[in-house]
Amino acid sequence: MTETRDKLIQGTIATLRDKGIAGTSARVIAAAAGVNQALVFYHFGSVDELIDAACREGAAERVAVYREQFEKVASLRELLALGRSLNETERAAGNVAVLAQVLAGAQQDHNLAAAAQHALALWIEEIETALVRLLAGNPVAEVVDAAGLARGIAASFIGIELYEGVDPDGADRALAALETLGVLVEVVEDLGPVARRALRARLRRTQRSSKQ
Amino acid sequence: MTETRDKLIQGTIATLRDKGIAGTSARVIAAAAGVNQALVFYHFGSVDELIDAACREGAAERVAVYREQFEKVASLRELLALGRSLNETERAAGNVAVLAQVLAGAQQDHNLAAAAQHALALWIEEIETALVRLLAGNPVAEVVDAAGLARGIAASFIGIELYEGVDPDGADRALAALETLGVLVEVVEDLGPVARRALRARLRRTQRSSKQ
DNA sequence: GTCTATAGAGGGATAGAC
DNA sequence: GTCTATCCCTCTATAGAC
Repeated sequence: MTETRDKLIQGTIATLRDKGIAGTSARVIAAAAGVNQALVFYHFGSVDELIDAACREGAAERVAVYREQFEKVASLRELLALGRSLNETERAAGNVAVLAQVLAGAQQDHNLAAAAQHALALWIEEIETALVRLLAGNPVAEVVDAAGLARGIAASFIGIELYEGVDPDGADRALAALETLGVLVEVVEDLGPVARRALRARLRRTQRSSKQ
Repeated sequence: MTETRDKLIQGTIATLRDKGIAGTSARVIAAAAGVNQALVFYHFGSVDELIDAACREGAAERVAVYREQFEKVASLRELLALGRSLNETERAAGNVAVLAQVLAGAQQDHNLAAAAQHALALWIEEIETALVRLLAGNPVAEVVDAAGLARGIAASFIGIELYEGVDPDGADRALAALETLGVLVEVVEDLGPVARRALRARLRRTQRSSKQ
């Protein structure tokens, strides 16, 4: 039955969020889902495969909710604002925590690694598409790798989510500071050709010194 | 005996690195350390307390190695370069992975949370001290919270470390892109008063739009 | 300080009744 | 598809010999 399958997926998300990857087991998931423990293996074969499915389906569902908003974003400032409100909502729902826990478990498990990469790729694609669109014409676009930046932003959100668990106030300040840094990209745009020249000169120096 | 204690600490670091927080148990740690399993409880009381000790001592030891280099750094560019080489070395030694795994476990465990916060605080303090020194006189310093930025940098390194486990190539590109972004701070410095004015104008706009 | 042995809980997974 | 019952494993932690 598809209803049981769905209960197990939701139970897995709740368990990963509340008990972490170390506390996620077939028995605990089944209890959270309100179904019999043996059904985990009947429907998914193993706990790992259930986590895999929950991770993929959970991310796909949430990304779909935000796709429209990503498409509407008209400036880097708006993208940062969307990132912040998205992070707050998803954090409250526990979806960032799930990603972080699966990512932690993925370091030692190939199946979880594939699931985590797939789920993150959905978010990264949205960020990257928006970045490419918004950085068009900005001097920064000529020197920065949009795909790398999108991955860096996604990974940083995960890191800050984990840090929030041990220092909520510090995590808020971290988000605010990185947001301020993002505004620098717009400042460079405001300054046009002047900034473009300075940026190129700086980057030449940086690349030279890091190549040796 | 202090030798057994030390073996257990090293065994814990190796286990967290190789098997993750979900695969770290008294038995596995003892096997890695080459000592009897019961000694975990004799010396540390519980597995959690051993992880706590390993996390704190491991971080203190590694931060001490880098303190001198942090103090020598003379520009933001050099700080970024140090961050990159530090991340490569520590990643290879597994120390970033240990922090990431403890941080993942810390979301559900108050003792681990305290240990993770303490260990991270050591790194954050070094970064923050260097940032305050290097940003002196930079227009960015007037608008950015150095403490928040230091926390954001540390958390981002953790996030990218976890991402590296599922997409090594993407993680490299992420680091490179964030490094390029850091260079923007120097560009703003190069541009002096012009950039200062543009930055202030931008930030006023950003703060207005995010307050509502 | 170090060992063996073990209690008692919880884990993954399966067999077989319904 | 769902259930109970169960196997066998690993886990934390302790008792007690050495």
